[in-house]
Amino acid sequence: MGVTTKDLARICGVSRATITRALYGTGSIKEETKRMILDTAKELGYQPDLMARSLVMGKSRMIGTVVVDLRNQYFPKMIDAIEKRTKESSYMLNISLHEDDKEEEKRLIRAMVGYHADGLILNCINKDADFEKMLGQLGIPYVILGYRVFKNSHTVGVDEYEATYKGVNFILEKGYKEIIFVVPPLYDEDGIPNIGHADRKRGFEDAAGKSGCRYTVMYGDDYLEQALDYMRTKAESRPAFFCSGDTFAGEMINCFSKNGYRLPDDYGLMGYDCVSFYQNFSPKLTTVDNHVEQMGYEAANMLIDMIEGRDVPQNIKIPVDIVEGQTL
Amino acid sequence: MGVTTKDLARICGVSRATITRALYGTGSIKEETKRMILDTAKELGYQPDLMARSLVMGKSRMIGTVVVDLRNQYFPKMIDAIEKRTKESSYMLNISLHEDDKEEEKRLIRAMVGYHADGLILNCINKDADFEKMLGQLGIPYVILGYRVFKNSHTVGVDEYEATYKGVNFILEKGYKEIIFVVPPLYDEDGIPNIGHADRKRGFEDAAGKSGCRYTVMYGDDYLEQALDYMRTKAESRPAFFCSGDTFAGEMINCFSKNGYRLPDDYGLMGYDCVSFYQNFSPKLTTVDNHVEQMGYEAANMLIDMIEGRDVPQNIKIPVDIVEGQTL
DNA sequence: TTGTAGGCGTTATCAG
DNA sequence: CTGATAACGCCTACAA
Repeated sequence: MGVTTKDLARICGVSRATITRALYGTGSIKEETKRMILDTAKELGYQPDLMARSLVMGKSRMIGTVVVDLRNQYFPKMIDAIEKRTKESSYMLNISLHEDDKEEEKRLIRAMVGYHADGLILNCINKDADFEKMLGQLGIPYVILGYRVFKNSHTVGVDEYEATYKGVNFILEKGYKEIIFVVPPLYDEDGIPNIGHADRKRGFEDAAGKSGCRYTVMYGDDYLEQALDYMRTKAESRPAFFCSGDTFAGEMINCFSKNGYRLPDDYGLMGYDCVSFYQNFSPKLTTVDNHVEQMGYEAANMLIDMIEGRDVPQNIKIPVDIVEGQTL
Repeated sequence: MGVTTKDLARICGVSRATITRALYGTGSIKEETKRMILDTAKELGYQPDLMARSLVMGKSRMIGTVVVDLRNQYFPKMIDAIEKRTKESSYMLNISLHEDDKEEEKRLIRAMVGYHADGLILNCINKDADFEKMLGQLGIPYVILGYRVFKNSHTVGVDEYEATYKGVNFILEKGYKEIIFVVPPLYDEDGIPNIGHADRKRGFEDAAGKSGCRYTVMYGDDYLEQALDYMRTKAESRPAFFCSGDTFAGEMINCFSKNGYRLPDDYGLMGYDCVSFYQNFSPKLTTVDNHVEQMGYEAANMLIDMIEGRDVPQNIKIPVDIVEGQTL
């Protein structure tokens, strides 16, 4: 690859050890030779081979992150924040995408270890014991994003239960007497529960049940039809729909508006995720802000602490906030 | 770091060379010892050290990409596509973000080279001759995204000129008699022109000028006020606004709707970029689809061809399309 | 079929 | 202050 210390040594007429001393100020060296070496290094455009360095140091100052994809704003926002934190400590961030493929996720994690990543930030879709064991054997620290998948892993996430609990109470305070919670399927194709949405649902049911209001939960891909049907045949008062994701909420606005239902006169709507997009659009969506940037930042922070040998809590919960828009 | 070939050699009672032969099928080896070695390798969870391998091979099967950030959907979409292509040839993609910081961009590029990236995909903000020289000295191939910054670099982009030209004609066909082109500043703070937007503007002016319609260009951060002012005092007919970016178009819809202007009865609107978001929302935005996924895919494809020593064209232009929505 | 030796570019240790 | 020498984990001759 380009110029090496060996080349420099030959050209400057000194040993490789002296070159190192000049470049990194370790040990003592004559000011004159140092200057000479630095000058020629600069002139020849010497760039250290970070791989070779990592090989001998056992550290790479590289942090790996493996997430599903960048399709909606969730991970892009989070990664921007992770990036900010890693940059502060001059780590390089290596992002890769598993595209919802479990084997690919494992491959990527192994590759990251193979490239000597000092630590990993993961959005893992594998949830079985084998995978947990694999993580444990990695030999480097890792932080899981979102919610607690494994008891013994470090996690940064939001308290989904509390979040929906809060959300329901916010809706009730606005005077609504019936609430429909809209969630995607609670189980993946392979029957493993989607912990996040399941927690949200529990929070919803507990809060709604406790209040004595009328409530129901709506699952499935045809939720738009279900929701329309609800409006036409089941609603007793002006209902509020609480969508477990801003994207669903966006689709509902669209669909309902086409069917002549006006917001917030005919129904109320609350989202979840606070995807910036819907915040710039009118009507501005009332939603649960789960502070993805903060999550990313804290995850990176936690990981760096672990890499550098500092004590960290095992779990960090990011508190959520309700962002009031014009849809309730 | 975990188990090495050295460990395996010791445990299996053979030399390191034999281990390599067993693992990668080079040279001949007794079936029995091979099986034995593979079994213990699996049992002990041997993972090759990719850095060490890269060091000796001079190739890393890693492609680096340096882009500004992941804030809007432009780069996330493109990166998803890049990722798809790199995965097809089993390269690992290393994404990093320069956050609009010129020095950081250089640092990251150097770091990628330091990590033995086999090639780079860049969204570069540095545009001076020094930077071009630096790129030339990298020793690895690279592809620039967007538009042709440097004559001698390989580029994948869209023909911005033709795109706006097409856009204008589309607007005219809809019967509009006056068109306002809305662009961000054409020069960066340091006085270097933003080539993409400049090309778009030229395309706009040429097409509009040729048609003999009434037209003007609107710059600056206060474009919303300028646009409102135009509506109130200057418009002679129902004008069409052609925004050099869907985001601007989104903001215009919002602002105009608050001021009582209805779409498309009071004005027409055309965007640029085809950010999916606006495509799911109503009114669906009529916009120029510059096919960012295709751009990403082609860029990765071109780079891989270069890495693997195949001939490639120096420039690839992705054709644009007009996506008809409900705003014209 | 297998083992030995050398090198990739770096850093660390120990002599000189 | 400086120079050998060894090591990190891997691969590729070449020799046995």
